[in-house]
Amino acid sequence: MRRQKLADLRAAGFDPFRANVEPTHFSQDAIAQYVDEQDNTVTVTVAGRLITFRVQGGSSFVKIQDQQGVIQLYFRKDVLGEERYMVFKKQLDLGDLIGVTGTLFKTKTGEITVRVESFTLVAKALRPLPEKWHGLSDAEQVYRQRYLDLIVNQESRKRLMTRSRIVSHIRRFLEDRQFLEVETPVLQGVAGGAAARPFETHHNALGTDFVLRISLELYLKRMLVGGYDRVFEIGRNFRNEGVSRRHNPEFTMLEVYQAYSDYRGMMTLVQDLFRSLCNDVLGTAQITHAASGEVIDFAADWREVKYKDIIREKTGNPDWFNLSKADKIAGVEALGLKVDPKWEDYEITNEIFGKLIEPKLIQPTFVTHLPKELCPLAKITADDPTTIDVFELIIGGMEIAPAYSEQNDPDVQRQMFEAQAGEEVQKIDHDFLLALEHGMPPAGGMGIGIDRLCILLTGAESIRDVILFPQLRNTAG
RNA sequence: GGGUCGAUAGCUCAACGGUAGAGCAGCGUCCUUUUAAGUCGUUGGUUCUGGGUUCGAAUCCCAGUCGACCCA
Repeated sequence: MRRQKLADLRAAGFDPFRANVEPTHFSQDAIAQYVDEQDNTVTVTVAGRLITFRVQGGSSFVKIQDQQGVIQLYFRKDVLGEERYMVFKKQLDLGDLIGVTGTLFKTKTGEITVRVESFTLVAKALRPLPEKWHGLSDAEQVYRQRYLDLIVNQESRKRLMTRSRIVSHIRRFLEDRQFLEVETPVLQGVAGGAAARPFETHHNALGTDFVLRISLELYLKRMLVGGYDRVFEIGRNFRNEGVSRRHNPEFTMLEVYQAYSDYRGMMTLVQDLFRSLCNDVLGTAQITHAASGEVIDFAADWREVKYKDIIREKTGNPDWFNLSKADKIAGVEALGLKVDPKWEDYEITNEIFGKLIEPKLIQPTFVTHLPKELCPLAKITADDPTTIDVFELIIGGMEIAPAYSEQNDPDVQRQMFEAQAGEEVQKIDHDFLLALEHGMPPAGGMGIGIDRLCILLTGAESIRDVILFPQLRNTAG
């Protein structure tokens, strides 16, 4: 039927796919032009997708949707003339893209509406829209055909637009503080800066294998060596691991490095960032955590606690870190967890943190001074050689932002890498160590998982709800 | 990788092992201020795929595909 209408239009000498309009306003901007009590004095041209169609004899109300939202249009036979009115009634379908010019007026129910004087079809929808009332709820179709989800599901539209605003706001926030945005390689010889399995690929002309980056860290630190004292990058990382509500194989990280600062400086920075996001993007500092229903209050003071203290608190044992491995295993099992006896001491303890503590930290919490084994890139704490000068910011039971006082001693860095790599010395980034030998300023660094940040700030339940096109299995054909 | 659940009209969903249905969308009719507009009529199906059981399968069994959730 829709193809027939298209054929009829073409037979009448009009091809919608060759037509265009010049909108003067987006929908909401147009509505704002209306002058109270002065119907039909302001002329606007708006364009968008037809999403409701209510014909009643010689007059009709329809609604179109654009980037800003929805605006109502009023078509009348006596305004348009018999012939054009019939084209409107018979040739247009829900889903078509049209442009109209007309004057603004207020209906008797108070809705500001365009009284259409002329209209143009600029693209014919050959397939019908999903149902208007229930929307599109099939998860697979929502992800694979996100454009349909965006057309019919207002929450998805709003949520994903909020993501754009969050990212844009972060850029402005950092630029205001003299941070420089840089772009570093996605294709790398060694996947450094984190512990994760990379995707592998091959460059034909160079005849060499590459991995896709799993972290931005080591290249941004090279920028510190190069004299860029405040840098950041917002970029895609790739990890060849599980897919879940919290994990997508490609995800967006922000990493920030500030010379002559440290992890405490990052603490201030991240709190300021959240405060300004709440203020300027969300308009509120209280957000309901989807999974627990608890209200997260970003305006309240953020808790700060040392890793060892929170473990001692959970285990009820002030002497936990002096226990033998066997006693630690017994202690962990007493808490209802299973551990592999082959694990290192710190892994056994960290199981308590990961399973019993982190998921319960809903309000913003800085956990500081983590065991040094958990990260080889940070400075050792001056008065405790078993921990590092770092924090892990936990909100909503998720790791949102780790930050370090960055290790800038090339010899200590080399030892840490070697200890971590074990047999796999080929995985050490020697070029990075060479850079450190030229002198990297002391610095604070921080990473924020943008996807998780968006989950948190939009109250979403899954990472797939804040990524436009989340990864799914390929379908045959 | 393991477990649980799911896939039926364009969309949202029904249907005891016994004629595949509704609402919206579509098509036709009436209607010049509607708000999920209303009215009367009407079209529409590889029931995810492939096997099996049965007189008879959307329904039961097996295998596969895709997805969701939980676990690793």
